[in-house]
Amino acid sequence: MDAVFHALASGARRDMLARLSSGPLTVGQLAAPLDMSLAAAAKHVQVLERAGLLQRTVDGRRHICRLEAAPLTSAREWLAFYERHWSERLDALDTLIRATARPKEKEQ
Amino acid sequence: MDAVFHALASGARRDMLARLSSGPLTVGQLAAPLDMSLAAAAKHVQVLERAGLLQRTVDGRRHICRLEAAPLTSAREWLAFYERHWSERLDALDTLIRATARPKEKEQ
DNA sequence: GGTATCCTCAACCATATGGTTGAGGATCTC
DNA sequence: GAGATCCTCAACCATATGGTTGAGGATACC
Repeated sequence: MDAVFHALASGARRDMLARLSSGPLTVGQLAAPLDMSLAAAAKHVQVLERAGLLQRTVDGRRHICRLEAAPLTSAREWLAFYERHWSERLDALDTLIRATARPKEKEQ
Repeated sequence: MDAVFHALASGARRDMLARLSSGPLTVGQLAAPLDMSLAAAAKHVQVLERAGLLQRTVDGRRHICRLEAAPLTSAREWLAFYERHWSERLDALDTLIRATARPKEKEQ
């Protein structure tokens, strides 16, 4: 989980994942639009790979990368859980506001 | 977005958010169960605060912290988008497998 | 007023991170 | 075989991160 969130905490890496969602790309293709050296981009690919978000297959001298979205599920579930708590809390607040507002309406 | 994912990329900070989902806590209460100094835990609180995931109000000498789950929404939406791509891709693969499997059944 | 409590702040340290460059292995192309 | 291409690796550097300790400000308590 640490690894997944850490991998996502970089715009460059999220950009890579975004482009991979349209289909497999080589390391060079992933690196091209980024404003950094190939070696630096390759390190980002490694981070994604270690987080399980990217799978690599070697095809001759090219390394083909494809998105592996499975680890995103547990991350999304974690987020959804606390988001739910939050909206429940908002609902409770809403109920409270309505409950305290009603009597005042009667007073007026 | 960077800040949110970075804040979530630490077990200690996710633990803080988890306990905050049950209600407000002071910095001291957040720090207590963690195996580190108060000052170190207070730094984690700062990271959560800067990511907008935690709101602080000062009550005398105590600092009351409450969960602010709104930034989680955009993070979850980002994840859900790529998860969707992934399941669509799985569906496409499933369709492909069924399409190629049918003729073979006829051959047998 | 004196002391305990809660917390921040600053200084410091070790290590991790994110970038660079240069060298080179493996593969394709001619 | 020669050269270009794709990529990794190692070394290096600057800065960020995550922890520590010690000092101290503000507040609460007796």
